Amino acid sequence: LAPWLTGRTVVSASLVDAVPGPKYAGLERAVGQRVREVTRRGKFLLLPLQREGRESGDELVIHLGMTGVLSHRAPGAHLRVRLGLDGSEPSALYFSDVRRFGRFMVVRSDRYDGLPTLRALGPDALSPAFTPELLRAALARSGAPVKAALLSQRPVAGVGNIYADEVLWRARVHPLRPARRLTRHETIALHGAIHEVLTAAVEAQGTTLYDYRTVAGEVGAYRERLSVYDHAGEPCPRCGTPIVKLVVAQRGTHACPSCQRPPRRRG
DNA sequence: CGCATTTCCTGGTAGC
DNA sequence: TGCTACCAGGAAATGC
Repeated sequence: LAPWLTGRTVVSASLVDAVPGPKYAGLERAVGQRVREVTRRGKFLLLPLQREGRESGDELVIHLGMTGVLSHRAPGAHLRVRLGLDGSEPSALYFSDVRRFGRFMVVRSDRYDGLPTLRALGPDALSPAFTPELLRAALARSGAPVKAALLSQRPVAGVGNIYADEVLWRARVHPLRPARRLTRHETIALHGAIHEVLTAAVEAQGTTLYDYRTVAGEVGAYRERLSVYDHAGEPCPRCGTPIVKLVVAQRGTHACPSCQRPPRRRG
């Protein structure tokens, strides 16, 4: 997105087949503003806006949710937002979103109203600020299962359900282990696994299970590299024990019961 | 405040 | 074939 959108001015913003509301708050404020840069914190895309050459304090915040797709070409269905842009083709950004979990809103960058997770977001998983020491300190504060802690985006930003399972498997940590009980060694392994898995996934252009497409319309290839997610019943790539599926933090969760020692017997 | 639970939403599919 | 019930999950809202 960055090379295409940076410096462009929004000339129109319209909701299509979407009910105005908090998920599309302030959208009309984008009109007449210029995209200063395209940046990202965790799963939130952040596009600070300028009006007449100076920062306006407004930021376009986009979250794809489960099924959001950004494209420079009009989607066949489920279009929610169309942003018209000045300059050469392609001159529109389309946001489609089958299940409507995504967000496409303009907010004050110093307040992030209606976005409590963004306000309290941990360091981005791929930024230098994300260190083993910081992860250890953040996990020490949480009594929740380590997978729930990861999904909260507080210890680190950018790990969702699929990558949480992959990362915990790689670090040999069971998803139900209380976050604060991880050893120093496990925390270091977890930090390394987060960095490695996300780096490889970005390189593969993401994981497409069903809907995800890149801006250019390509599927992500990381699905073929998943070790445990969506592999229930199949042998663990490390030890051959069948992968089990359980529920943690109300989410489908996959783990090797042998490599990832459970904290204690549970339901 | 922290953690758990519920809610939003639609397409795909299992089961009858 | 056609119907219902259920499942997938990011993060906000609500409950305790």
